[in-house]
Amino acid sequence: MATGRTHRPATRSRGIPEATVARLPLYLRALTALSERSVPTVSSEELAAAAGVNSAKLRKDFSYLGSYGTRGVGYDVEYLVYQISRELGLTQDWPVVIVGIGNLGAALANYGGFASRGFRVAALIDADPAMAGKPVAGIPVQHTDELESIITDNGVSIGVIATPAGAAQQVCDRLVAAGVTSILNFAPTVLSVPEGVDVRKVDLSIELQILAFHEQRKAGEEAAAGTATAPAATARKDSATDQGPDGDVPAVMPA
Amino acid sequence: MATGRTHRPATRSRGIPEATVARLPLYLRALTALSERSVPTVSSEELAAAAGVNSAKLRKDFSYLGSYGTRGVGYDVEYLVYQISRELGLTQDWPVVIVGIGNLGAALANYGGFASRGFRVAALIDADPAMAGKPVAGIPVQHTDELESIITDNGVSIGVIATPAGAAQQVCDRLVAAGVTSILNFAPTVLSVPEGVDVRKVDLSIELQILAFHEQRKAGEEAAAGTATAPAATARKDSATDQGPDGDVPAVMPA
DNA sequence: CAATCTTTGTGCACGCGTTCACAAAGACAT
DNA sequence: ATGTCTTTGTGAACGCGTGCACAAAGATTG
Repeated sequence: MATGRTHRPATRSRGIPEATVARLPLYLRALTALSERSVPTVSSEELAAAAGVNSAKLRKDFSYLGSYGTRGVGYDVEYLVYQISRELGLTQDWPVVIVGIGNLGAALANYGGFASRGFRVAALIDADPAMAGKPVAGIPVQHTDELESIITDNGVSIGVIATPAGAAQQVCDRLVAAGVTSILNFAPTVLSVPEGVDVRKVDLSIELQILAFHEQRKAGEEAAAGTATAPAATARKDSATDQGPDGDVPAVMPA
Repeated sequence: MATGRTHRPATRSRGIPEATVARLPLYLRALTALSERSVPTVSSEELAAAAGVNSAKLRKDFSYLGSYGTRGVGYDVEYLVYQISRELGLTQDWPVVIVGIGNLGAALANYGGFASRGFRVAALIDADPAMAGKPVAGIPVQHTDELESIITDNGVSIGVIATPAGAAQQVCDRLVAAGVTSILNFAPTVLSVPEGVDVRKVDLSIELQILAFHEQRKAGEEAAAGTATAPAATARKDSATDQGPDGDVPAVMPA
């Protein structure tokens, strides 16, 4: 994936492994879809397939949260939605600021996924004075000068950086100094932050490079093997059970 | 991080661990910066600091590529840039198509990081007939009907999906059927693909939820500990050596 | 109430990734 | 040429995450 997960040395927060935390949003999404279809209960097998993971892994993940299932039946969808939401802290309101309203920043401001789960775009901030006052996604852009007061006045603890690489560290420092303790970084730079501040990064270029590596390897194997093994590649992988997150993970990883 | 890395069961491709592959782009970026400043050589310690990783990890990563360093001196910057680029397959041209030219798709099309490293936006594709012909980032948008011929004619093997979640699987199937074997997915859905196709996903919402989890935990600890431990949080973590990728994958992780 | 069947929760083993710590290698000075 | 100093490359130990396989728990049926 394109996102990288980045945080400290994986201090197992309250007994819940980092890898499990990274999968909870995946389960939550699948459960929400079931909930909208008014499905009352779901087995670990079904839910695992919907989330694209192994069923044993899913059960172990849920075991860290508690015993929320019923043997012989499965999990109560609504109850599980609530428990995971609570565990992830989505039952409360999280005001978020986006800094750097270029193409990407504007896209993020318009992204519906933000508002859907307790996240509220409290403000859009840009260094360009010409942008000030112009509404993006219905929210007027404010100048960087206001950054500190915006953070303080709205009690913002999560900041999104979508500036050019050169400005990212400076913006990061100001966000942290103003009280932000979690940062989602889209700028292609390594951010240096004080102890206690979480940084996760999303780097599109890195994701593409990783794909290119595998693509190159595939091309090399193909050439080496000739046409002999080509037909074997037609076998369909219908089981989506071996797809990773990394959150993969992914395109997002710990900074 | 916001990206997740998702691919098959980590079949150690040609002896290079998946975790190492995910870090190579990070090293490459740091090395490129050094190269532009005409720095001739760099030690594992310095480069590790620039890339935000542990120096032992960096040396082990490089050892998988070969012995490119000189003991007592360090690594030759230019040589290492070339070796990593070659390993990642960036010495060749990778035509890429972006499907779904909404806010995010347009932002991706304008993203400079794509063109910088061997990636070339071969086409922009959207299902909206009204978009057809309109230029985005200097490239005219083409209708979905043309998808198959575009893939074939340009020899595209990497596709980027930036459509709404509902259309993602269908688009994915068509891309794969047309010959695409690597997909970067920005739609919040689990994609099902045949064996041999790599999928990496970038999910902004998931990254935010992971941050919220840690944020909530921090708030809980703070409340529990009272003001006693508050001053300790002012200790600066200048060493960026313990920042993870994966990252965190990254926000990007294996699908 | 007993038997059967389904599905959870988890003990255990395995493998990957990280980190330490040091020997080997080479540069450099004398 | 010898010795010293720096830095790489890696062997080995450790810890986390994954997946298997099964016992325990509860539903359901007769």
